[in-house]
Amino acid sequence: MRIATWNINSVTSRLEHLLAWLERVEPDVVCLQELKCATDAVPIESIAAAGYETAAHGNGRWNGVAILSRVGLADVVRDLPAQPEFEGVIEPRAIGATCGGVRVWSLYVPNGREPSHPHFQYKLEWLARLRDTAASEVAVAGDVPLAYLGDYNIAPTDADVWDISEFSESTHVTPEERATLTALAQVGLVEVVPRPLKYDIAYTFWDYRQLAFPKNRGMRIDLAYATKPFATRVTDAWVDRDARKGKGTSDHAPVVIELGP
DNA sequence: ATGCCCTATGATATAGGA
Repeated sequence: MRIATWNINSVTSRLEHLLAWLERVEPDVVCLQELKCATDAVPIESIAAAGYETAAHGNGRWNGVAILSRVGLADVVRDLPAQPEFEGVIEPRAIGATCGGVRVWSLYVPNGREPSHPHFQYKLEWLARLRDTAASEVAVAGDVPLAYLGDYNIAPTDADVWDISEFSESTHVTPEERATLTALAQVGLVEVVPRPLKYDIAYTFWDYRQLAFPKNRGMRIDLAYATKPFATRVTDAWVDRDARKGKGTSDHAPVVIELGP
């Protein structure tokens, strides 16, 4: 089974890219983030014509997550239990479903903006509630493979950004953020790390500005944390860097994980 | 070649992204 996660940066604006990518890569399950449209506006008919069911959770201009599957889509849950609000709103940043016997979550972790911004505390709180969710789900998952995939907006190590010296005042690399990943691992999850490219880290994001992609000024911030029953089935994991090339692409590339039987 | 920001919105600017 082939499972992917991709911050698509507007599912409506990216529809043709998405459909072509589904045909080329043939994933069984796709976790999408940053739909940037309301649930009703997600182009589920076009996605269905490509062979995929869709469970979406969006609310318009920002955020929005979905799970696409061609191997069944059951027990859909929207939002984390006790998911924190930002400015009075529980934002659409999490959706879970069971697809082909595997439980997956598609997550869009808050950005944080600046370390001193209230959004940063929101990010840490959100990740703490993710940890709580994972702790209770791992405890009852048994042999069912379970994974939390998505845009974590955290680079796990200094090597996961193109130049750590550029991040001295930035989010995504702070000890507080990285501690939330450690906490997530401590409930019984391991990170499924995509294999490196021949010449570099498998980054998953490159800014649109300042030739970041051609210069490979990237960040590895789209991550997958998995239980042992999931991780032991992983036969390969890679970043589909080709999806970032050319005009009109998302600024993120998909992470693709191959599960054996 | 991988190429000089992008998206959605009460839009002719603005917020957010990371």
